[in-house]
Amino acid sequence: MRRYESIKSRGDMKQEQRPRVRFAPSPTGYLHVGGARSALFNWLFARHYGGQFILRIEDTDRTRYQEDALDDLLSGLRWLGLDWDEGPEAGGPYGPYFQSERTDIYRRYAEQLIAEGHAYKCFCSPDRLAQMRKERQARKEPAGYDRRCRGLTAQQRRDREARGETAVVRFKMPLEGETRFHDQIRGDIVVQNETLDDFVLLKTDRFPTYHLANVVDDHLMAITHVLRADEWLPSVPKHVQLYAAFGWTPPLFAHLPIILDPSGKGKMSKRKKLAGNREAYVHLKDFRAAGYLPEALFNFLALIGWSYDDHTEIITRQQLIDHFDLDQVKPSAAAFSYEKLDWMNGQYIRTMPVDDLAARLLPVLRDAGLSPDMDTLRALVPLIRVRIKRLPDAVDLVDSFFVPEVHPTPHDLVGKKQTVDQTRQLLDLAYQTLASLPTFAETDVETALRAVVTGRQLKPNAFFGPIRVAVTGKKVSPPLFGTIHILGRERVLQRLQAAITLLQE
RNA sequence: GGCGCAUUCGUCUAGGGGUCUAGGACGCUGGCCUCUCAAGCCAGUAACAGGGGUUCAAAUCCCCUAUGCGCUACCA
Repeated sequence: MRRYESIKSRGDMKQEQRPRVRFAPSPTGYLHVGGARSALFNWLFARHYGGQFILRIEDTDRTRYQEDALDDLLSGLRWLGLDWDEGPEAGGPYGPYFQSERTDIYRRYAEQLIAEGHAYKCFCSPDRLAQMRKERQARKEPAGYDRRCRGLTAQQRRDREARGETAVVRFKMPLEGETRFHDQIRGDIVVQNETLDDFVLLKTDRFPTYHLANVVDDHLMAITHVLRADEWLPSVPKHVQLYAAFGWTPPLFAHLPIILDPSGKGKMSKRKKLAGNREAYVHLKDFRAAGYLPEALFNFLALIGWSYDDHTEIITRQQLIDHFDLDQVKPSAAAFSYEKLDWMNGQYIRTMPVDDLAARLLPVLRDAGLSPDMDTLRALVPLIRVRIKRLPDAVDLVDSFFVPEVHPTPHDLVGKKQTVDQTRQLLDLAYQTLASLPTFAETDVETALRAVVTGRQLKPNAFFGPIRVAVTGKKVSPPLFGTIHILGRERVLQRLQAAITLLQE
């Protein structure tokens, strides 16, 4: 795999120039996990080199603007722990950080380009453009604007303006030659200018397009590195030409591999279903709601498209900051593996401090309609932590601790090779044994019940199975002795008795 | 169609010309452990897209082909 000169090797940036990078989402929808990954890489890069991570809101599309998108974005970044040094709610010396508040700036620069002969007004209607596109397609010509308005005389232009025709401002792309640039991840890229078209800079609503706004802002905000998803790569030549027209030095570019759907075919989409009819999460908030831990998702996302070495999977945030750099970013797109995320989430759940896990479980259990008390929950955590991959998995494991009674079925109660009578006798035995115990400490419970098993030469599960069902109402539960201890004498005996009664009927 | 990017186990990846009979992880399969389910441990499965070069030597460098993905808006 290629390895371009790492930024570090070009001199100690920590001394010379702190990078300024930005995440520049558009509030047209909820924060996508791919967007979150872009933000994450930018953040890691900034933190690694001690630079600034800037959040800029590219709200120049008024038709697709979504009211609650900004909140979702901000809370999503915060949930992941990606704090921004400049941007909404943080302020900063290069504001405003909402492009909708910077429209005069873009207009001014567009005027400048027109004045200097780098841009022109175009009066072509959307209808005509659509028509033109269709014809070009039919003739198998390259797509793109046919430049009809590029040759308008000053007089023609004045006439049409006088008639009140609306116009966009288009960039006057060089017709010949080539545009070359260096991508930090992909190396040198060259494209022929004849394949580039006269893209729109300013729309008829006087708002800038992405191309204009992003170039102007990156320059004005002193952005040093543009780290963004792969899908932007084809527009870099346009931006490079724009920088040239302005006489500005472009930032360094690094295009990150995009995240593909688990099948590896296409971007991640909400519409696709996973194996087992599981829902395919694509928005950050969906992962959050599904019970993934931010630190696990953070770890997982960092490792898609980037790796530290040949064996590290679980890696802390600080280690990531210490080691992250562009030279280990892979150029190829990567499929998103929900299975591996589940595994990783489980790893974090298992190693998290008990109190932390209990605290995170509390709201999840409440959402499920349970009213757990913290003491019981804390006692339960060690029993259930290795059994859950996502927070809501805990609900089924602990609900029997927080309800007054359980309702086992005779079918579950009676083991495969047992009769109803036998089962009832075993439960009775369990009742007698436990009722006579002086304490209900876990070890005492275990010692006593195991003694029964050995004494009667039973198979452990033949005895413990029915007890489990009687006491929790389920065939699958946390470890029995701990369960009995936490449930307490009163409830355990009650439930055993209830099961015995049930089997008598 | 045009333009661009990419291509190592099913998936995420290690790999910077010889140490590669290609390493790790997820998944899957089997075993151990075991009060259920898990977890853990052990073992197994499985890849350099194809073809040409360059070189004493290529997964690593170059070219072609194929395939995939992305872009092709007055969206970002």
